[in-house]
Amino acid sequence: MSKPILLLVDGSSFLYRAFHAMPDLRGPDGAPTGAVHGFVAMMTKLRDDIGAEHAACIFDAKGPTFRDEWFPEYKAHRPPMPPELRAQIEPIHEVVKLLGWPVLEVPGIEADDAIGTLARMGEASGHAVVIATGDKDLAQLVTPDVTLINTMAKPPERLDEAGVEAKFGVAPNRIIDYLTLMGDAVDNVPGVEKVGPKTAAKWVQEYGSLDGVIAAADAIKGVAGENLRKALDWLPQGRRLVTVKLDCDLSGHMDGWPGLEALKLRELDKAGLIDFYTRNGFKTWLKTMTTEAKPASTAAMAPAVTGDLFAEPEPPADAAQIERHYDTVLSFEQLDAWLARLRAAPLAAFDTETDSLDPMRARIVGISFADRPGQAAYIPLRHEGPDAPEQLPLDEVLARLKPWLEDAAALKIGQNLKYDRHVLANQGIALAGAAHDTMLESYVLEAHKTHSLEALAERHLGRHGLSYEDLCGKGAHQIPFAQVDVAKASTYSCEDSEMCLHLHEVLWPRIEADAGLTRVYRDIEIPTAEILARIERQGVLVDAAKLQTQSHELGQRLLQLEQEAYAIAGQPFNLGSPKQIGEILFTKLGLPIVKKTATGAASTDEEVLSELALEFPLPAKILEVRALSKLKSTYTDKLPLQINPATGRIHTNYAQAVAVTGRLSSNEPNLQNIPIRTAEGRRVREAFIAPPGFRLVSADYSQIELRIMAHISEDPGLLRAFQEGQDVHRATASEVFGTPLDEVSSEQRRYAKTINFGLIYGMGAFGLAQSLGIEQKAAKDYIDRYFTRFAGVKRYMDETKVEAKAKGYVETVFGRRLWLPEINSGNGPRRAGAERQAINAPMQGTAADLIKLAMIAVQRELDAAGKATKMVMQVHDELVFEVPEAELDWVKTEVPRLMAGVAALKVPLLAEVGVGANWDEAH
DNA sequence: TGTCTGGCGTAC
DNA sequence: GACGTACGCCAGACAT
Repeated sequence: MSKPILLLVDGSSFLYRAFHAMPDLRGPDGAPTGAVHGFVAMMTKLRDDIGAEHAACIFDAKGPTFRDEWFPEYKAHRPPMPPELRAQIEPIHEVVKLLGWPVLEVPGIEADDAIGTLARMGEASGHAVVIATGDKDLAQLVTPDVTLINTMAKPPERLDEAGVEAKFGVAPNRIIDYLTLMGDAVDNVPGVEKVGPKTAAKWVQEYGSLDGVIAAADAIKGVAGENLRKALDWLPQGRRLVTVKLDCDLSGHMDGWPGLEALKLRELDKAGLIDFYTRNGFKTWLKTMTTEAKPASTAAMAPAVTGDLFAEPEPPADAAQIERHYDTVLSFEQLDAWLARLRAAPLAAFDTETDSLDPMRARIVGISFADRPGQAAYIPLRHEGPDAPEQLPLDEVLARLKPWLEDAAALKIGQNLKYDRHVLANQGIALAGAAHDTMLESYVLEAHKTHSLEALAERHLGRHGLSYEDLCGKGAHQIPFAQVDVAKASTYSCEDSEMCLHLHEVLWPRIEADAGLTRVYRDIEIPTAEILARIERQGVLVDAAKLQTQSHELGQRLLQLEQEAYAIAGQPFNLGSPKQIGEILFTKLGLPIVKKTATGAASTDEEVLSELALEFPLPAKILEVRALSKLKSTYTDKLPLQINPATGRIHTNYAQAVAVTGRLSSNEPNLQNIPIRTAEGRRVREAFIAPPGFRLVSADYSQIELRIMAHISEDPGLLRAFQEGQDVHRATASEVFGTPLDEVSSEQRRYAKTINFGLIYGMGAFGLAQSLGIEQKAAKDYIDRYFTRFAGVKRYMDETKVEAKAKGYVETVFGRRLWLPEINSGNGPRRAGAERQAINAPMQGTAADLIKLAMIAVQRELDAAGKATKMVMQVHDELVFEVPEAELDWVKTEVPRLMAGVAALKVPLLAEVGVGANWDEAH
């Protein structure tokens, strides 16, 4: 004998879901109807599927509830309901009633609490209660007689007690505990920081209940444990907030309360529905009604969409009060007036807006200019959409701007002008007169901080401009800049241009005040930016077919290796998952744990697996798979996809203001970590080629950082080794091991080489022992002997640390500053880290300065001599060129000469050059 | 579904 | 805790 069913629909939870799930449908009068359609479909289906006698659709009412009294922050961060949804609430209530459903909306009572109350009443009166909701919170209401269904889930799911346990990992009567630990970001109810569904369920299972977890708080390890202890005072209040109330007073809102008579599911109001469907343009639903439709009424039912979506935001309150005037240029008169202002300005800022982050493909959407802080103009060029104004013709505008943009005497500034240089080059404009760049100014002043315009404006001007995200959104919701409202785009772009000038007024004097910084900025960074743009634009030719062949081969071998690994393990597992590897190796096979990761998990890194491989077969397989799948996924699979179809080349992006030491970095793709160490990996380099009639030439500095160490430390032994052109590792070994130069063994040389590299990085005895696979005591012995023999190096390291602590920064030979905020930290390990940075940064940074100077010198010479040779890559101490065969001799002699000549250090600089059909051969 | 973090590995 | 500077892949967890 089955029980009568009480069906409770959580209308509020379905409002947003229906709104987002449905397309933006519109009624005859343009009013939004998507969510209404969603509701009609859902309520009809529920009615058909469930066969309920009693039912209700429950909505949240406006106004505060008891939870707001307990916790004023409750739901505080909820964004206001979108106007398109707000407009549909009224029609939804109306149509739900027409569909025969009792609708309940009680001021001061949340839908959840009304549902909880009704569910208990239903149970008490012998009903089977079905709650239709998309909200996991209501899982706490599930009992043998109360189930949940979520019709919006795909597939629709039905949760009884077992289902709740299966889905959440805890029984319904522990859902409250589980929710309390997690918190609810949407309702702004805090939980335990960093604890999500997994951890919450795990804890509740382990300790039985929230109270159990609280009691065990001191014993829980890790960051999660710490966060739990921080949250202890809060949790009881959190529990109250997430607990659904079961005894609300609904009298006055339900006839016959506390009985359920008022919730009898009624017949459809056919006449009412026909009228409703007609008015709102629900043609398909209209057909489902058996009677004929009456003539449509034209009355607009839903309130019109309000205009706030398109309203101009309040201008931000700027700490720095400057007068702002922004123009949007839509006529040639305006354009010419602005051009005159730009011509008259001693320094003008500009900023391009585009439709892509990829500089090679970006098409210009608009451009702004500023001739003084606060004063700017935006020229929309490619804005789209019904509301976009008539814009000046792009070609004509750019033709008028071109003479100014290409005028080297017309000085310009921007934020990361390398990007704008590309955008203009895409339009056939060769930017000249790029005198300043705020990103580089900031980088030279404070390399360790962030250099976005937004951050700079905030930090130095106290100004908070519109952000790109404000305009375009982010992630999946992002819209192209071309679709941004022109007025907003204008404000944003003008702001960027004039804030850039404004920033320059603050930053430039700080650079100018220091001769070293001025030199680094003016003589290194600014010229480097232009050269980088040229390298990026040139691109490097890559043989996609060759990489694809390699990918295929790697794939075949990986398949084989995977099977072998599964066979040894006795089961398949994910070889890409360190976690699963750990489970197999250490739990299933019982291999010893060699070391742990930062988070306490058993490490499976190369070092660990190599050690285990001495005794067991599986680790060796895993290592092989790791090596090959790295090559495949990162290089042979990916690089072909990065080839620009228009040029057939790869155009990386060199980041000039990322590495704190002054190095460049390369991304999308990173061409600075192409394998070279192993024969397998080196094959990737064979795919970097030169076109017919050209060769690749690689020129790299020999031992540049050790030479710099010799220069800075003035250690006599090291100086002499380089001055006499000795093999520096051999010379080091000779000193450390007390062996004559020509009797140094290859193993001694290898040790010395490791010591030399270690020194550059500030390595200690522990690290050296690890690297060489020797006892820490022996390693310490070597280091001591090194410092005895090369006392100047020891002195340099000690003095550098002292200087860093006193000044807070260290410097390169050319005066680049590297700030070390943690050099005097009370935190031991952090301070030690900063000390190693202090030792390494002058060497790494000076090397970076030198190669940038080399790039400038070489490019200048190539241009002056009218050569067709192109610089195509920079890899920290190496420059790669694409060279016509006719210029090979010139390049082979001139490039190393120029590289060696950029600075006169106390040791000679040496650059070695190689030539080949591909990058591998060129080494 | 998207975003972030940890683990790992490549380069100099 | 122990070797500096980067970028990027994948898996897994968290957030939406």
